[in-house]
Amino acid sequence: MAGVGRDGSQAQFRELAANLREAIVSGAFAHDGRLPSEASLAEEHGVSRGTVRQAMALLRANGLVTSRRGTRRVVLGAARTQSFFELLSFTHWARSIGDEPGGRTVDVQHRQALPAEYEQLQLEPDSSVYRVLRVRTLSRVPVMLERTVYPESIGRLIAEQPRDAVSHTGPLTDAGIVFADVTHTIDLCPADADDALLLSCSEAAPLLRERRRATDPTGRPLLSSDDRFLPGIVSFTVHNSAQQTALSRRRA
Amino acid sequence: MAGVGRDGSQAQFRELAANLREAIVSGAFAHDGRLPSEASLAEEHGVSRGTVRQAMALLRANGLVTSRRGTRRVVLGAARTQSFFELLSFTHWARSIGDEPGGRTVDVQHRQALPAEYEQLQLEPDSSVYRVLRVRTLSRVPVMLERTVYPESIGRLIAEQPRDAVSHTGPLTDAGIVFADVTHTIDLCPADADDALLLSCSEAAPLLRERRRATDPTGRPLLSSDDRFLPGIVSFTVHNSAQQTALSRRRA
DNA sequence: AAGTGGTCTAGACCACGTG
DNA sequence: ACGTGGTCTAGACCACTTA
Repeated sequence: MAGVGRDGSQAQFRELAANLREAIVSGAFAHDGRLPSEASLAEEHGVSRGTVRQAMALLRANGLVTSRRGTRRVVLGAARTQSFFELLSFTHWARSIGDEPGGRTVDVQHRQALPAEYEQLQLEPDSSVYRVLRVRTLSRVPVMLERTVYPESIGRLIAEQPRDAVSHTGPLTDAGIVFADVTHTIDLCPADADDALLLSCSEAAPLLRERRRATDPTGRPLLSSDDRFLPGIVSFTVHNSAQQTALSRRRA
Repeated sequence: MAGVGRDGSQAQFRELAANLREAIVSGAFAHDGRLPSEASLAEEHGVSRGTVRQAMALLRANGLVTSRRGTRRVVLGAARTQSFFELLSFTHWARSIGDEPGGRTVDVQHRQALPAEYEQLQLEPDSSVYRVLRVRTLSRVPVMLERTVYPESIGRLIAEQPRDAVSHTGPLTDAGIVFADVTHTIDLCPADADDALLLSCSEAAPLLRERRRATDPTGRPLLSSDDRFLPGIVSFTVHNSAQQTALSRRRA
């Protein structure tokens, strides 16, 4: 994990950010909605101003505070941003909202990659990939269909998992696979015949689609996935400040 | 705009980031996909390492590069991240993709705020708000329905606009209104009777919904909007690294 | 005029990856 | 052993807000 030492200690600025987040959520600055100055926070926590600013950058990116020259930072709200893993993994997400995640593997294929697949995974055209189709449940109710494509080396580990394994990211991280970056693309798509059958909806019913592409710290693609949610199960929230943009809107 | 001096000059790290982005997109590092070291970039551009790192943080947040201790940064791809305004404003977005935006105001109301409205806009319970309903077009074809609620002071400016005004954000920024932060929430919703009529779709047809809430640099809410797109018009893309998360997934 | 955040510098030490 | 990025420090100057 980033910023974590061998002993498991967090970087100072992460710890400071976590403390401030907790203080904000608990309403510690509710009287005027303003944070203490950087200088006073630095002194109070025994760190330099640079460290305070790193912590603030995290809070800003997460939409908790805004800032401008000349005045103290202002609390925007107690936006509940999730960890990297709660976004990457259905299992982590379900647990974070206090629900019970489930998974059932419907199909595993080990085939030569299609053009779209070897391009997404940056493989040679004749590479083979694993395709895994899973039904994901919340409280035993099917809510999402997950079609994931893995490169050979990763897929081999997945194929070993039992069909009722809840998490697939878990075994991967246990095997030393490190997820570093993910790109999520969100749109709407109609259910195809398989979707309809496995999610118990009618064909052409609208689904919320989240396509994910994950890479490891070296930039190597680890997986490419097409996840389709029944309506009313999830929504996605993004914070976006004039300082920094990470979301983009594309013509579909 | 953030980081822009009175003379219009950019901060050094923004200019550096822009240069590097251009170099990446044009394939300058395609031979091995690795960036020069921070130290060499600092020397080459005549800045300190700290400034180089600020530029890198931007590229990282935009999903262009990944990084880890011990090795040089790796190019992930030429992700096309959009400016703050291309995300905030339908008009800016349409122009950025080379399409022709249009707008037609269908209804303007000046009423006492409903509970959900004064809460979103952080107003007193007896405040009045403006509600504006607009049909947005791409190449004269209706693609989106925009329901925006403005606090009194902002709504007054909007109500003065002609019904066929293309942009509403433009007049606001011209009037000195500064947008600093926006929260976008994306999900799926069925068309209601009004949606169906104005977008020429059937009632209960699936729409991609983007709810926006914008604030100025002081944290004051400027608008709250519910935008509904016909399927196939837009998709949303978010980059998410282990270092930093700005997207969250919620139970709908 | 005083206080605040935004930018930039120069230097230090550390953890990690590679040879 | 060496180079790399990650973290932290101490200080400086500036732009902006507020009084």
